[in-house]
Amino acid sequence: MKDIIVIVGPTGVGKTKLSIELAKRLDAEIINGDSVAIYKKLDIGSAKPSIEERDGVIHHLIDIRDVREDYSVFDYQTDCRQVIEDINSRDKRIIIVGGTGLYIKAALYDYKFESGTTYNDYSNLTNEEILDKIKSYDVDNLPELNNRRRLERLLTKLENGEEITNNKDKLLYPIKVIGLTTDREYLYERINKRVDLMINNGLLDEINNLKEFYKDSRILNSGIGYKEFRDYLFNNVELDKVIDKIKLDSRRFAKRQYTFFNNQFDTKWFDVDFNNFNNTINEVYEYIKKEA
RNA sequence: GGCUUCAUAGCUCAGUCGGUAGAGCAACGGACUGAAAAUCCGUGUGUCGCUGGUUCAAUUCCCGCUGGAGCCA
Repeated sequence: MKDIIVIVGPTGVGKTKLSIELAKRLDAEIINGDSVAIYKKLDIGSAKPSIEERDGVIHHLIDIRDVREDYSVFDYQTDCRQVIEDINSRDKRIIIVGGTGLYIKAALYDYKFESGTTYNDYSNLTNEEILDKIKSYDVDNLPELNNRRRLERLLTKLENGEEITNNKDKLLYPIKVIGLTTDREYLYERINKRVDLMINNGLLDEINNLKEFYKDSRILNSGIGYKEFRDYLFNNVELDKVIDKIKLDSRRFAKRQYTFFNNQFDTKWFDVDFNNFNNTINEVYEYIKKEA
């Protein structure tokens, strides 16, 4: 099996564009590695590539869920591995692109999940009490005391007898991780402009069409570019404030993505040439061919 | 022109009865195995506007200057 090309990087560096151009040169199919593009109707805010932009390249794991449905790492792991097998059986190359580090990592490394998510009710316990219970199980890598979400998750697994594994370094497929990057300040500028562009391209219409789903959609209340509109739709907050918040959240997200891709993957970084994107494509293409 | 007032971190500001300074936000670094565009942890980054004076010691008190705000002419 040839190396799976994994394209990562912060939001707004040009991952999508690169992936499509590379796919054409390598006769590859693309697997989306973005937790928001999974959902239908979340088009503009997720910067999902349009049909035209996809330019005939086959894309997998886009538009596979309704906004009222939940999706998780486990679902992605299952779906992604299945698609990998499928594409592989047809002898085509595989490119995974996206900014959701954990999804990509869980699919390609030997992360273990048992099927079916369970949520034990710990609402009557304080964080300290949960942490104490966890400690009685002798696990290393304890969550932070204030990280309620992870505390509950871990204790649930322990109490339900699920296996706690640490296979973060065990790869299941041959991969080559390409990271796109640029000067931090410039990236932030691009992100800000991109948010303005989304507004110009009709993000508001997209949001208004989704308004009725906010009350029972997890993704609309957690995805950047969507969650910020709650205040606009239901609390009369001005649009300008919402836009600024989206920019801020996006910038902070980009920073976290750097942390993840720098430390969780063996990433080969490429500085993007925005004046002549072809240079970047060529550079990455040569790198892939050289090591093939 | 006269009087009053302000000037401290990237921003908004607090503070030091004289011993070279914090808070929030931003920023930066990190963690990451079922919400991950989520959740959480850590870090103060500074000619205290400029100049001179008093003092063992001035960001703090005093003179002057510059810039902003307000009031009176």
